[in-house]
Amino acid sequence: MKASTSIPKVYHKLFAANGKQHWWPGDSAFEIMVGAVLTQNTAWTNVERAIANLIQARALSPKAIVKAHPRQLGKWLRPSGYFNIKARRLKAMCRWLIAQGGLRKISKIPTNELRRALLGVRGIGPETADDILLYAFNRPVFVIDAYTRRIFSRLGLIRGSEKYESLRHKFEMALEPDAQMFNEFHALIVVHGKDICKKRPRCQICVLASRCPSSIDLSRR
DNA sequence: ACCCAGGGTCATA
DNA sequence: TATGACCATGGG
Repeated sequence: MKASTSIPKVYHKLFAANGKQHWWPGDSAFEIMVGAVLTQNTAWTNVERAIANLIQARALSPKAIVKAHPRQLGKWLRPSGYFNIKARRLKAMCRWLIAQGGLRKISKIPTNELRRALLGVRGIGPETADDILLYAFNRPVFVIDAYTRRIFSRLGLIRGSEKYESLRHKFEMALEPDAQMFNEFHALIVVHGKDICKKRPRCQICVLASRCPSSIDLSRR
């Protein structure tokens, strides 16, 4: 299929169709960081419950999470799935955060250096690191997720099997480095991505409609 | 009863 | 370098 669109055009179309998304849900940078770990391969509704448990237990702070017993932390995280692994990941992230001198200090670290530091924390991979950079620290970093691959490979703009860094570079080169815009774009991609079925290359219904029925048509203009 | 969700790590070839 | 198993709950 021929690409009759482009990365910036997709953004403008998604924004025109869906408007502002008001992301990331979370009242503080730290809550956003916690959410970024908890939402790994997990529906956000489940993450909200886990975060609500932490808040109710007054445990939504680096110190409280570091001090919590793994069993207790796992109990609070249970609704978000993978609770044993995520308990360890949150502890690792909080230990790192405290060792760095807290959010105030961390927020002054240059983006590339901060990215490398985040990737050094056990349980923080490329996407989680970029979620944190973009949504918690307002850095102009483009987040690549499964929906990004799905949507843009269907549009013929990427293959979809590229490595994470390769795709991130491609998107960042195609756009102005505007954190607010990257924020909206990724949010729109996730919201729109939910309307697109996962079946490859296309399910029968999508073939007949020449696109996924419940999604807007991003392929033309 | 399946499939999927706002991934990452580790072992294996 | 590139797949596959594993982690685990909750909604459709």
